[in-house]
Amino acid sequence: MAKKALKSLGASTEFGSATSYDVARLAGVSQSAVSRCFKPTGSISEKTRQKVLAAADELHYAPNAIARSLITRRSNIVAVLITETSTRHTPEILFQLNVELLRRGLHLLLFSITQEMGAGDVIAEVLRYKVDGVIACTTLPDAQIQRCNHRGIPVVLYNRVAPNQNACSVSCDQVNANRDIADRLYRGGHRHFAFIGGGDNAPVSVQRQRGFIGRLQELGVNDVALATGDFGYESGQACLVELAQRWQHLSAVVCANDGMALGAMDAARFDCGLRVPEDISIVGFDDVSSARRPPYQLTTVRQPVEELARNVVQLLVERIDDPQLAPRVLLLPGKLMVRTSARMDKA
Amino acid sequence: MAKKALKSLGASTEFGSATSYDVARLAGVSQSAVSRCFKPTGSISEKTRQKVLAAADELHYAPNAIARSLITRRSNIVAVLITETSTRHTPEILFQLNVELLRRGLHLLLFSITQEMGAGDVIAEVLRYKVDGVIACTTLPDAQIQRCNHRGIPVVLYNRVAPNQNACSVSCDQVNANRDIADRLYRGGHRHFAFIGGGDNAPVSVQRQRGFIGRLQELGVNDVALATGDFGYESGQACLVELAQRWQHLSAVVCANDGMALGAMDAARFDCGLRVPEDISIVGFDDVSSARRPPYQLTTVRQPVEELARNVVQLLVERIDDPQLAPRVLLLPGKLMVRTSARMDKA
DNA sequence: ACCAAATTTGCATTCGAATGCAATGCGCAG
DNA sequence: CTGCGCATTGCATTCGAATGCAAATTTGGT
Repeated sequence: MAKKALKSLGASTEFGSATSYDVARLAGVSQSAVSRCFKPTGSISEKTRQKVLAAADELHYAPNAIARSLITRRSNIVAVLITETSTRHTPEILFQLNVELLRRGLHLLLFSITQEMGAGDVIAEVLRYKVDGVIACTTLPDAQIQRCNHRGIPVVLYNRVAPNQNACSVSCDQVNANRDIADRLYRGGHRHFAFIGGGDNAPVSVQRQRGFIGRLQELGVNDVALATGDFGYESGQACLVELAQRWQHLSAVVCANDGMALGAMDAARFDCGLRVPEDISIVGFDDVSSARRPPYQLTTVRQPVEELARNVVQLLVERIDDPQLAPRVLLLPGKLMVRTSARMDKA
Repeated sequence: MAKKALKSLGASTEFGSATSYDVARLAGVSQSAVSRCFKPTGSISEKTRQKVLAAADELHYAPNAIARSLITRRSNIVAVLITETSTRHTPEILFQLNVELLRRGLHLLLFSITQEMGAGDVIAEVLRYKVDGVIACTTLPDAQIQRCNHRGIPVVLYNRVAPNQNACSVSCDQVNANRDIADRLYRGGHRHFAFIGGGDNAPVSVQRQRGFIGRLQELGVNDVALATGDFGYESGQACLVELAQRWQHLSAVVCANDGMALGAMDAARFDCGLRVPEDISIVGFDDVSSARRPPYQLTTVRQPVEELARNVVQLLVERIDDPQLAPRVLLLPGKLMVRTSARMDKA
């Protein structure tokens, strides 16, 4: 005890901030009183609260979040997992998630999954930081989801669905969005279709493809040309050139994302001498900013990013508060932005 | 002490992970031994290390980073401050920073400065989390920088320079990049210039403008038309229309960023019926992905994002290791991407 | 004014890991 | 076989705040 008094001598003038003990000494109360002052439900008289707050103010004191979390077992930190590509699709998702988290007093610890640091390594780090929850903006192997669940850490997936439904997920309803596109293109008179995917194990691509092709089959269109890119502009260009060479009657091309759609559009115009949409219709997904520019006017699907972020955080918080809650899967409708890159039924 | 033994009964089967005590008991050693096992310089015999690692493995133990940071006074967490716009310019900077940080065993805690949460509130939160350092991808008031310094927390600014040089900074050399552009446009025969800025208190805009206009003045060109947007595409459009109406001979327009340059380009072509670059030359800054697309082929300056991120982290780490180090200001050259949107001297 | 009930307060312990210091063990030379 | 010295090990304390419990204080009723 003597030590406590000693070590806090002049603490406020040194580097490193004041502790609750310093404030307590200055205010002439116990450390517990200080602690209770900064807890909403703490039981303190108005008089002491004033004394403590004054002292805290003088010493520029604010409770050490790290120390607090040690005993409360709540770090108020949420891990967000991204990959390089997951940022490209919707760069604003990170910002939106962070705003929603901060609103609820939560903080965002960012983890990037890369070549040199795989999902397993990242989850190991995540666990070391005792985060309250995990938001994955990328594919997360089931084993890693389980690893979190086993530690009682809820996981919410963004635009991904967990194989065995042992994690919440919030996604844009890509299947139905692309079913709708199939419908409209068909009603617009198209009969020869192609889909440019972004890699066979990319869930977003798979879903978008399933919606589009599934609906076409229901409409009696069975052979749809396929090409596979990597979500990048250049791959979109290459795929379109290839498709155009192999399929003469091609009239509508749906791409797994805008990046490839823009590439396809430029390739159609500049490399194949095709007019868009007179000779060929092109549709994308995401509604990136250049999609709406005059040179492109790309018909595409806008994801409700703000709403998605809000729901991701909402679901996560619910499960942090009650870990027993059954995982929920949320699907939010995308908004079709009808522009001029495709001949289709506008209704 | 009796309690310790009691509380760890069967800990590994419950929620919440095993502690160093659990591992110690299983391995038949003291908690200190476990701790030393996970510290590179810890002094342990090979035999004990094996026992401990085996036990740790069985219990899926990894040291609690939060608890550790309490005593080591190193959280290995770095705060990164962004605003909505700072993500728009170069969305990949966050990813790059995170990769560089993770490489050095540091973690990225993200903070967004918004309307409802100003710089002061954000820094207060940052301080509560006892971060080891701060990276600001946004303007940070001097008072807030001081607040960090006072606590011994180094600050590195990205593409911003601190007023009184009490923080490190790493920036793309925007002044010289735009001086070069002025030079080349002048040598390319242009004599009537305009600059579209992104707001008078946006440092990036100010710097880019200073470089461009400063060099023109040295070349004897004194009246440069000015317009001010907000970095957004639409504002670029509007500014160009306005400039084109007021200045007949206008032949070269330099924009504070690509977003506005693309807007200006589309406005020139689609709204004013001007050919680019025959009638008017347009130059941007940032080299966003659409800048290099066929419809635009925008001449612009690419920031060396990876290198910037690497240096930001490098400088930060240096100052974390030695807080006494004098702040350094680093300027990295941008790379002029000469495309076809501007008639200029290519040399 | 006095006592019981309700509110405030302080004490001591806790979270999980790191570390200075003292104690133990080990190897090796004589 | 003894003793010296170095490498390991364990003990006890520390980081900063939260909290159960008991003590002290205030409040209210009579």
